[in-house]
Amino acid sequence: MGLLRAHASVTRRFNADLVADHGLTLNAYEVLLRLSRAPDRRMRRVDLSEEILLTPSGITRLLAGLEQSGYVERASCASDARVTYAQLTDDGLAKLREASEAHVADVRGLFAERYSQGELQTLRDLLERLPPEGAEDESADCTP
Amino acid sequence: MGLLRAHASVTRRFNADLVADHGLTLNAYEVLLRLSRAPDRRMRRVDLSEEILLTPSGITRLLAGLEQSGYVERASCASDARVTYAQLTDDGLAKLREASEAHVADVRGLFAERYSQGELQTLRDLLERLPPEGAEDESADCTP
DNA sequence: TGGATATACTTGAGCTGTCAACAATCATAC
DNA sequence: GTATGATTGTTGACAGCTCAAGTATATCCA
Repeated sequence: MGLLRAHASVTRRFNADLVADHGLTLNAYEVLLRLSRAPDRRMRRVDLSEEILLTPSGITRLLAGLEQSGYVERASCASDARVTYAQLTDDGLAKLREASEAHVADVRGLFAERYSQGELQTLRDLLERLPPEGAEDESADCTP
Repeated sequence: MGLLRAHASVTRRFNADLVADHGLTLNAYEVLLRLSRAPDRRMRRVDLSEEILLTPSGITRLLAGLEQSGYVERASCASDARVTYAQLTDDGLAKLREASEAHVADVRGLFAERYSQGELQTLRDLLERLPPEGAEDESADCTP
């Protein structure tokens, strides 16, 4: 019972404390991170919303902010006029790297301070079993 | 890195899915739970805010809702005029029990389905090391 | 072909929580 | 006693997200 809370707490702190320092929400950070790893550094909004675990409207709004900051751009899909790609800009990539540095350090600090290597691995293994709750469906490519 | 997310996801689902069904936020549920365990079933708002990990204003607003629903009442403290207790009502206790039943079942289901007894213990132990981040300070009694 | 259904995305309204500024009370030191 | 500072709690403005409804495009099938 209480173990959920303990963790929720820490997550919240991460969220606000660390990442807000860079002017990025944790979710914004995740979007940037995801995009940076995606082919051509762009993704459909739907896929993004599934990975970030946000509703489509959440994504729209989140991206609106990132677009205004110049970190992502909109790009249309040739084969499907419904989709609007979110495309990571160079600025966005730069911002990600900058934030990443501090963020990773912070996270690592917090964990390394408390866990051994082996424990971390155990924790990861255990936690990895959880998500399937509501996530399925593969990403659909725009060029069939 | 990714293990935080995995877990944050599940937590969020819990939050919305399970508890919203009973008309209670996860935080509201926690408040009720805390109050039910507190002496005289009441707590100061400050202490509540520390345990729930919410800002004071968050608590004010959360309690406002619970008061309107009749689950908690305000009670003043004889020895310190600044504090307003949050006092769990009988209705509140009933509501808690009702929600608790379903909630505990849901949570248990999710975990039991995926973890053995031992793994659960391991997980708990590991997770328990995290919170100290920002939590300190003991609860101050109102009758010195 | 064309009508029904599904998918991708956006928008308005509202909820939950934060932050900053505030009022009231208490505790302490002179 | 009375000024100073800390503690307790509330409020206004706003951020971030969800839900429900709406638009536009795509897909299927008769």
